[in-house]
Parts: sequence; structure tokens; C-alpha cells
Amino acid sequence: MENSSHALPPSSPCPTILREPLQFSSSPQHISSNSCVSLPLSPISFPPSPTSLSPATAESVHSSSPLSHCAVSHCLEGQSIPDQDDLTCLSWLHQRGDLLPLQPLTKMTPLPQQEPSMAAQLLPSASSKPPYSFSSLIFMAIEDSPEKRLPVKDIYEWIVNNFPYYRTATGGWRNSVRHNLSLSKSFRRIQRDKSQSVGKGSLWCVCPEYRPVLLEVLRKTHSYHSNNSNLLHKPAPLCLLTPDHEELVTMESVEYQQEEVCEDMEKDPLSDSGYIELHYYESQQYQYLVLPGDTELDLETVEILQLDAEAQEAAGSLLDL
DNA sequence: GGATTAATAAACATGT
DNA sequence: TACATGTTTATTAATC
Repeated sequence: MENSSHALPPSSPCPTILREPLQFSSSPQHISSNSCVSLPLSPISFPPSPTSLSPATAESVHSSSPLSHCAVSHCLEGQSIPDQDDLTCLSWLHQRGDLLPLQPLTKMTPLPQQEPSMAAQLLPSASSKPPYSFSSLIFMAIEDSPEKRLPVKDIYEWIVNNFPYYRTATGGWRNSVRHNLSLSKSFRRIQRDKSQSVGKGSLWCVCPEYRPVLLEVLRKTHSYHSNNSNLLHKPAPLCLLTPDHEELVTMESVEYQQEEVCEDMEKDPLSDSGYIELHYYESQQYQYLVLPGDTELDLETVEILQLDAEAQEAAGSLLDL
């Protein structure tokens, strides 16, 4: 079966994207194709496509958006949240690198091949500058530290480790970091404990009164780049801000205009058949599950669809028609 | 066009 | 003395 949805490039505004396995919270949430959910994936077993990422690029993809990866990882793991009493939970930062191992889908249809130029356009390179301001970078670095305070040297290190751009950037950005620390009211210098002092300089922490502001800036920056860039570049579900203390937001839906998505797509021949049409395809680090335009599934159903091999097989069979 | 903000560069002081 | 750290000033660009 020639599937019209395959004409939809992964960067198009908005297939519904699901990670496998899904481990959402038990609260009833609904996901519709009016929302766009992007979740990061580990490399999956899949025939390598010509547009496969180089390790460096893959690392860049991962590193250039630590928020989304960490946030999702944290949320999906469903672990106890040390800072859950904090309205602005950032504890996910401590769990970077602990992403869930992903199981490959049992059957998928081949990807629509992207033009190399398109892939290059979609993917961030290690040399692309992160969208975050130095204040945000410093904030993230400090928040990622166990003690919520860091010497400037460790702030450098965190930035370099998380944003490959700064590995090769000239040294001026360190000056900017120091400049920002000194100038910004958001950060406060703490004298090291002389008895335990090792290394030069002071420790820097976030002023509690400015923390909400920093979070908001971070959230807006993240949201902006999520909405205005392609999904591969800024996958970006963000669970920094929780509506209450009881439960983390497990995903963020990005609203989009239905007509923007579907105007160039042929009508799904199965859309009236009662089947739920599932299109699995892989693009770089992401697997996409494209749902028909008017589909509305609760997450539990989606999870079942994802985890159930038979369902996946059926989905694959549909695509083979 | 002016105000604000952020990035960048540079000079300088201080501490290790 | 060298280097890292911290402060301050100035300039530029982008944004509102």
C-alpha cells in the first residue's frame, strides 16, 4: 500500500510522536492528533538509512537539548522525586544519562528518505549555538549540581559537557560566564568553607528570589524553540513547571493547526474503515507514530498499542497493504 | 528612533 | 610568575 502519510516529513508540524515503551503516569490523560508529543529515543535497531546520524551529530542532538531529554527521562521513570515539594522541579537534571533503554519496534515500515540537504537542515550540528542565554546555562548548571552551588570552573565544565558548541568555541564565552555571574542579580557568590576549600574562587548559587524568573525564561526559551524549530532539533517536552505538587506533567502538548498538518496530505483511505491507522517510521533518533487527524486516544490505549507486539505487527501489516 | 537586554571583548585587581 | 577568578567598563546587536 502506498501510504500517503509517508509524504509527511518528520519535521512537519506534527505527527503524534510516541516513545516506546511508554510509561506514563496513571492519571487519565488524552492524546489527540491535535497535540504533538515528542519524546527522545535511543538508537533503535533499524536498517541504517543514508541520513543516519553520525555519532558526533547524534551526540549533538542529545546534548543540545538536555532539558527535554532529562525532563522526559525523569517523568517517564516514575521514580520518586526528591524535589517534588518544589514547585519548579528540576530534579530531572540529575538523571541525565539515565534514559530508559528502548526496545525496538518489531516491525516498521521503511522511512521516507530525506534529501541529505534536508537532513542537514533539520539536524543541529555541534557548532550550532544553543538558544539559551548565559544566565540560563549557568542556572541549569547550578541546578544540576547536588549542592545547588558550583565553582565557576564546574559551571564551565557543565556547559561544555552539555553543549558541544562550547567545546570548540573560543574562550571568550568563559569570560561571558564570569561576567554574567558578576553582573546578574540572579546569582550569588558564596565563600567556600575554608576548612574544606579546595581550588580557587568561590561557589556560586542561584538566588531563590530569582529562581522563578530564571525558570520562566528557561521555559519560554525552550518553548519558543520547540514551537519554531523542527521537532528533531528541539524535541522538548518540558516538565519544569507542575500545576501542583502531586504529579509531574508527563508530557507537553504543542498545539498546532490541524489544517497546517493535513492540507498537503491525501485523505487516508482507511480513515473511514474503523481501523486506527498507525504509521511507524524512524527518523534519526525519533520514532513517529502518526495518528489520523481525528483520532483521540487515551494514553493507556496508546501504551498498549505501543507495547503489544501484535498491535505493532498489525500496524505493520496495515502499512504493507 | 529610543530603551532595554544580552553577548562579547577587554582591562584590571585579587587569590592561589 | 602564571593562571584562574572576579569586577567593571565599553561596544555592538537584537529586540521591544
